[in-house]
Amino acid sequence: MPRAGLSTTAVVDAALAVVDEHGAEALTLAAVAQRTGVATPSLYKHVAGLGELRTLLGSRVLEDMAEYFTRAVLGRGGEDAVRSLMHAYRAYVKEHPARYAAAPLDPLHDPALASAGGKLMEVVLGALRAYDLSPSDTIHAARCMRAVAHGFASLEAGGGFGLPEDLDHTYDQLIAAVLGTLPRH
Amino acid sequence: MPRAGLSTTAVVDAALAVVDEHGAEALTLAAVAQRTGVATPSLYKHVAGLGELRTLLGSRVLEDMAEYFTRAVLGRGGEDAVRSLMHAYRAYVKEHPARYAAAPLDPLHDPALASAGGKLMEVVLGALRAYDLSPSDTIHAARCMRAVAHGFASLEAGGGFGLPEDLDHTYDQLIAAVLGTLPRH
DNA sequence: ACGGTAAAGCTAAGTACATTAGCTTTACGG
DNA sequence: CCGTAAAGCTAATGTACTTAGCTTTACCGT
Repeated sequence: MPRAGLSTTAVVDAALAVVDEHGAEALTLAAVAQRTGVATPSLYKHVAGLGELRTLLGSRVLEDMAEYFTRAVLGRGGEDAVRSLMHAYRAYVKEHPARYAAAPLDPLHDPALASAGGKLMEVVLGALRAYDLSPSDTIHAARCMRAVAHGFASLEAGGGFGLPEDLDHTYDQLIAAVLGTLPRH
Repeated sequence: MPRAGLSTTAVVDAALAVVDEHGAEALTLAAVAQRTGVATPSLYKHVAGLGELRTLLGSRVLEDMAEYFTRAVLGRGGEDAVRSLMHAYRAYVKEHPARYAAAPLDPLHDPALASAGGKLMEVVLGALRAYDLSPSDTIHAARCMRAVAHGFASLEAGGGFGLPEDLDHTYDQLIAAVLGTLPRH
């Protein structure tokens, strides 16, 4: 019996693929084992259990989001950066809805997720840098952006907008509302 | 062996209690059966399975929300109604976080949930009535309110705001942003 | 080249849950 | 007071997570 050559990273890779293809609820050790060509208990050599796998996957997704958002904001500042970040957030969720659903909402509370969560927060704070807000005002502004982006994107991904009105228009209106709370620029 | 006198309603009642006490993930037929003093398979006499129980519970929560929001908006109009509704949304989620997590995001897509979902939407539309918006603008405004309220409240309930800045202040800022997109009043 | 060893894999077994099948008993209506 | 439909039960099956303990591979040092 030849060896599969698995690793923790490879297991998380497989988990990500399972989630992308079949949804966040479909993440089971059995599915990951099948995809990696290994018996279920063998996964325990690389991962402590389903709980840890979820955490690792969450961390992976947060890193992926941070990278994606960084690309969107790079070379932009002020209103341009805020707009671009808001659009990137929505686009990410639309491209990878299941993956997003696997991302934790409270990364800062778990040491295993704090690093990835911190990167994400830095991107948001960076997008607000040009406004020269006080530290506290920056936090409030970042929260507003996240609440709006998360709220809209998760509703959109969850099929929460049943009516046929144009969703781009609604989101533009929301972005304008957020920009309205920021100083002129 | 005396009879338990169960009914579909009583089963949903028990499910709601289980969720309130132990979280949305803890909703299992086994837990509901124990709480109602019945063997697990007996629940199938009142409910088609775990899936249907989830739907019924979701419907129940939506009705509860609609009633709660109606109380908050009653006798108010315009900005006052919008503010009150936004605060009620947040308060509901804070009071019953697990229950809210059990509510579906897309009630209009499921015939079994459309009635409860419709009531909820009517409350929101009613809060906007005084603005005399076009039907389409009303939809966009209602979506903005929901996205903001849902985004903020689910992040708050999920522990998503790690920093110590005042959350009431952030939410006031968000409400002001939403009100800013509506005509003067 | 080769032997020892740690890691990577396996099977077997235990727990929990959802679900189906089929039986028993209750409670109620005629 | 009996017949029957509904409400409950036990038993059994399938899936998933997890632990225990065994086997084998692959590599490292000599």
